[in-house]
Amino acid sequence: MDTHAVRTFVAVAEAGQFSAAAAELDVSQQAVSKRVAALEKDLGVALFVRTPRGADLTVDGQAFLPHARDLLRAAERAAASVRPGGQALRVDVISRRIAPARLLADFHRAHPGPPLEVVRLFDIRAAIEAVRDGVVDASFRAITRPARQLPAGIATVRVLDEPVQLLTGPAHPLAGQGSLTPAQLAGLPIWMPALDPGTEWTAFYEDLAAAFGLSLDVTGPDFGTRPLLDVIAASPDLASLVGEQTHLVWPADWDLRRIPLRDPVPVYPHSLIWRRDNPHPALRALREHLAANRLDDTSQNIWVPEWARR
Amino acid sequence: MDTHAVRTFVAVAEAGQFSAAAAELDVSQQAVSKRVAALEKDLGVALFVRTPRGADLTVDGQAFLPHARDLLRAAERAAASVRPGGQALRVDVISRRIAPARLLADFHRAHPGPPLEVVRLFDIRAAIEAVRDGVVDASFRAITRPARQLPAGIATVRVLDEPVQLLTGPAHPLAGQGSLTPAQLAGLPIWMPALDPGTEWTAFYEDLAAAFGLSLDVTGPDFGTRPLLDVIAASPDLASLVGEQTHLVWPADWDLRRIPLRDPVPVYPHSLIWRRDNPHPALRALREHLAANRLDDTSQNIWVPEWARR
DNA sequence: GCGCGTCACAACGGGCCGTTGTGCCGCTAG
DNA sequence: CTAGCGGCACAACGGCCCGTTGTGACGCGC
Repeated sequence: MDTHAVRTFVAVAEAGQFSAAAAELDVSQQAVSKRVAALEKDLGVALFVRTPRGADLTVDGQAFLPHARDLLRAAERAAASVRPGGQALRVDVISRRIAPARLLADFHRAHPGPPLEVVRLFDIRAAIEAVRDGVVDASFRAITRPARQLPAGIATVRVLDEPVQLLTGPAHPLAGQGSLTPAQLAGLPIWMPALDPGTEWTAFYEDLAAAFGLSLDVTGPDFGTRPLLDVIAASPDLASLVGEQTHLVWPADWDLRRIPLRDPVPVYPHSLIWRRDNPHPALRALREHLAANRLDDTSQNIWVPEWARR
Repeated sequence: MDTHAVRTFVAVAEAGQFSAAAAELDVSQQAVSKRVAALEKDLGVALFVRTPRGADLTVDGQAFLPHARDLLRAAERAAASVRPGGQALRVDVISRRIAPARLLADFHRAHPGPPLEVVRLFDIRAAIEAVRDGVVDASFRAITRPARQLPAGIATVRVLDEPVQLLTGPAHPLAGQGSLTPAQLAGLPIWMPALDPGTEWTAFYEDLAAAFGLSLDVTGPDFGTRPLLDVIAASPDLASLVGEQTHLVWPADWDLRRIPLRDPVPVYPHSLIWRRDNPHPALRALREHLAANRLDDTSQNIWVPEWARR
């Protein structure tokens, strides 16, 4: 089934006859006849009853018609999604399961109008280039360099400080703790196999480990979150670190624990990055939405890497 | 853009490399390469960055992917809508803008699960044949013959008595009336150009006209409701008849009037028709929904054609 | 440096697609 | 009754697109 045939079918259904549809589509009547015949053969049912005055939809044709229109709309949306200068707002996030993705989902609920396209770039460097080049409209990242080292015209604002938590299985010695200080984790093996070297998030966790003497273990390939959770759940000594808002699901009997850290609270500093001269209306709406919905607990004693201190 | 290319794109995106996708689709790697290249050319953007270890989605590719999946789902639904023995419930109605269509919309809201397909057949005769042959699962029609003349195995139940109203423009002599009796309409020109001869709804209006001495005018071709409303709105003497629940919209300044009829209330008797041995679960649900939601005012003095009296 | 795995380019054959030409059918006017 | 007309389908033909096989370029790892 291809969109040509479906478009032809819709044209015939609307025109009520093959030849008028052919004129509208600027092909011969015979071509329309063949396209429709091919579609009917493909679907295995007759879509029209041919009459001396045109063509009427069969019951199957009537049932198919709205779905055919859906299909064409979907094709149009798909094409529009990559059309240069498209109206969708493209935003880069580190991961679809962590806090910025939630902020975006909130924003989309609050402003359902403009289409939103969420993409993933490799790291802060790629994100800044993409924003500069207009490939994406905005990016949620942790900024590792001072503002003066950013390309001209690029603006950033810290939008969310997300607390980091310890993730353990039930057999881990710290599993029963209601909360912990980062200092209590000194020497503890922390397994984070998904850390790509050179990225800003790896820099964050490396700095965190260095500041509090954690033993960061990045060995092993990244097979995704599910195998990671599997290992953590079963291990009596391995633990991991996750953002407080990171969306994780696991079978109930794995019994994983998320333990908050306090005094200080290590927070991952998410910033929004955008180009000042980007006129996209939804970008302004996004910035206003984020500004209006900031809910950091500034009373807390927090820790961020040295590069994120002002 | 055809579904083959889109399906290939999704396969490559999921597999992460062209050759694996080729194996999965059971075509050569070169064919996959060409399909993707053609799609990229068609869209005007690169969807993948080719690497020595496979292919990574570009930002455009990431944006396109969910729309591509939508497109394939739409294609699948479209194909399923005409698959013999499909799970959708097919129901015939006289018109999409009158009462039974509303009943169906209510039912669909109450039972969003099973897909519903609304089709239009010509008249009660075609509807009974379609129900008998399994082409549709049910039909909303006025039954013009006694039950014993129906084919064996066909069941019917009266589900809605819909009052008929007078429709006039503001200049019509009766425009100011709050309600009227059918007898008051005697001799009045009633224009209903959409009445196809031989159909059960034409029989209804002809019987109504004969019973109360209306002057039914069916001249002129049917150009649709909009031109009809246009003429009625501007005419100082033409009026028309419409079902109480018929969905009509017109520009505010046309100022059309819908005038209820009383003593007796002429009602159009909608029945549901189905085949007793049709095992479709949604058909049972529909019948139960209709039985539970009957709201006829039996206290009223109603009029129906002779063939609809029990 | 060599082998391996990746994807792209080239050449070829078949089939599908659209075109023109033609036939059949039902309606309608004379 | 017949001729004309408007509607769609079938047939033949040419071009092009599609998929295949064969080959090359490129990066990585042993």
